[in-house]
Amino acid sequence: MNRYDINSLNEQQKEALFQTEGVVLVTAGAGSGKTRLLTHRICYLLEKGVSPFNILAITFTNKATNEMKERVLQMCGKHLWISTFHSMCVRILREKIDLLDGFDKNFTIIAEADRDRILKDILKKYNLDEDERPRVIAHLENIKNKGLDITEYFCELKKIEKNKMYKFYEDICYDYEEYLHKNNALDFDDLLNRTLELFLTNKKVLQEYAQRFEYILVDEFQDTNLVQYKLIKLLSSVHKNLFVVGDEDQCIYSWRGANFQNIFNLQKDFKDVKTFKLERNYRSTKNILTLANNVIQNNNERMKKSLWTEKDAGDGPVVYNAFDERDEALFVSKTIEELVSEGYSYSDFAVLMRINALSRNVEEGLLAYQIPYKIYGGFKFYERAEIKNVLAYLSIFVNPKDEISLLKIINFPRRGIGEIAIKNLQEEANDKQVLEYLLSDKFKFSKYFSKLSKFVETYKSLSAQMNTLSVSDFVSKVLKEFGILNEFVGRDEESINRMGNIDSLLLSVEEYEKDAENPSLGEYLAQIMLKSDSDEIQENGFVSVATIHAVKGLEFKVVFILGLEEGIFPLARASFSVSEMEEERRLMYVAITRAEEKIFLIHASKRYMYGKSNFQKESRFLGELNIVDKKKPKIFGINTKQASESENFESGFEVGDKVFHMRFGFGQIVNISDDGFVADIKFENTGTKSLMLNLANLEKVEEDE
DNA sequence: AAGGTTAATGTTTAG
DNA sequence: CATTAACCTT
Repeated sequence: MNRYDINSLNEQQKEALFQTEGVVLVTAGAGSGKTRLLTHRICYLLEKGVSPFNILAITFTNKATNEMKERVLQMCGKHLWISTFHSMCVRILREKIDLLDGFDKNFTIIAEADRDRILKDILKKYNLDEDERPRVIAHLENIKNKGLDITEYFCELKKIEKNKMYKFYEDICYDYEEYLHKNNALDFDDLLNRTLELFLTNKKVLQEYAQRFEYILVDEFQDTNLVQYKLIKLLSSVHKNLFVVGDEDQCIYSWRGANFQNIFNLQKDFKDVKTFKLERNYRSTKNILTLANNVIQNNNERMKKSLWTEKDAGDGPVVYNAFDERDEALFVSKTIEELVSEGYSYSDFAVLMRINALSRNVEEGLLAYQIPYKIYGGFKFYERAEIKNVLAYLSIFVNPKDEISLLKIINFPRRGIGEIAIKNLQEEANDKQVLEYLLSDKFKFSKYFSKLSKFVETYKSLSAQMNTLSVSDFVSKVLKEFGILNEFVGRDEESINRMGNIDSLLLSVEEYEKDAENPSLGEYLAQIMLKSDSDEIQENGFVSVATIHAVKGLEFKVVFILGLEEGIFPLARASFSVSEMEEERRLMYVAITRAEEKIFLIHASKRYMYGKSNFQKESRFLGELNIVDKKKPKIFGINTKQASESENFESGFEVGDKVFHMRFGFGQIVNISDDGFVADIKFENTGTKSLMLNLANLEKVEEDE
């Protein structure tokens, strides 16, 4: 499957592959084998004698990076520079950021939560209301996504509209930048922007990289923002061998600055761009592709293209009108169970939704049916409280200027340093960073000395050992000597959970150490900040429950799309904007094209959300799919004919009956609902479950004593 | 400074 | 409903 074999490519793919020189744009529909093309092209270049050192491949997610690395290694046994934009920039900055005034290579990468906290403090300084923050963030993101100058940006805005807040926003943006600078810290956007700045201000550095990368390949080009586009342009300025693959129909990150117009800009900025179109789909059945084509043709902002396949028609889509969210979950669970009994594996399933909030209901259903699942999207590893604290401890060793981290842990474990103490310490430190002050002789005369002397001593002693110990040994020592571990010890479930998180942190350090060429704590911290829980999506033996954003680039045999209701998918706010509605539609297109064999489209008539039960209108997208041959679901949730007629059900079971269930094993009925449908059954090994007697496959067990 | 109680508030989210 | 920030009490 992953062997290098150019003949396994189709004609269009081959043409694109052989066009190694110059700027090449491949518009590749979903499932048209673009990863295959990319990996083959890399191997082809290597075979032609290009050194792996001179190739750069950029992907959108860590998962795609890992996969491509693995495939290239498998196919041609070579390691090369394959990474996401962000990790590429980290790598460049860790080598060269010294050239930017005030920064050094031990910079801290700060998360969004940190940014929010910093902005909160700044807003307070200006006596501005908390709810100004989203507006400031919007401006800040706008500036950073486009790589603009703060002053110029607001200048332009003021020309269009008079708003006296702009002056404040401008000052706040500058304060924020200054704060990060003082802390030797970069946020995610800065990683890209500072690299761009580096290239623009240091021609020699740019030259070094542009000279090196003879061939550059970029995947998911439609989701690049302007800064990323500029970076690519600069990096390919010497050799001008740029190969980009994209599909404007799959641009689903424009709310974050992604601009699929970059596809068209490319044709303007480089003359003589060779373009190729891949429309043959290798992933899905005809029926599924028809749905995808039908829905996306409602968008105007796109180039016309239409996917086709030589695969069979396959199963038609199943539309299920669930009674409510519980019914939806039940339908999903039962369908999965049925299909598993037919031979599907759990990892063949994706349960997709527009918003994370829907995952909880499905979770309950899957849990009840004992279907192994993993939820992706939402939470990041470093966002867990314990992890955050430990990482903050580590960070102040790597980057002593990192006051954001210091303040996070200065009172953890408790040292009697509260808000006021912190303020005083900052004052005492004068214009120094607090940690620098704590380490100075002057601090001995502070009234906080007694409270913090042990902390300072431990810091000094560990700091001296940092370079002699391995990264993992150092981390263990930090955990122990600052008394962090003691904080997490306990017998309750929460403590056990926390310890588990700490364990997985240690494990990730060890894993990093094993793979890294030159392991260092600084590099470890940088890469952990770029990790997300979606990196390991589609794990063997588990159903993937995820947002559509999280499954970009993946494929599943069976796909469920939940919550196909107006207000959820498409989101309510999209109704006011044509471009946002088109993005929702692209999202729908992405969701459908994940499916290889079967697709289930579900909308509930009633949905409980945010503490309220609402009647839901079915999504406009369902209509746009133009389903001719409506297939009735074979399986129902609770919304069966019997159930909706609300007659009583005669199951033949009674309270006290011993029963056997295929999955849950032996159990005893402890209660049956008045209408006879639902039985609470206490299973020997798996606890009490509520099952529908008309549907659950229960056997009566006779007692033989 | 810590812990408990009340009130507010619900776009998506990679790196 | 469930989470989280803000507030209040000790």
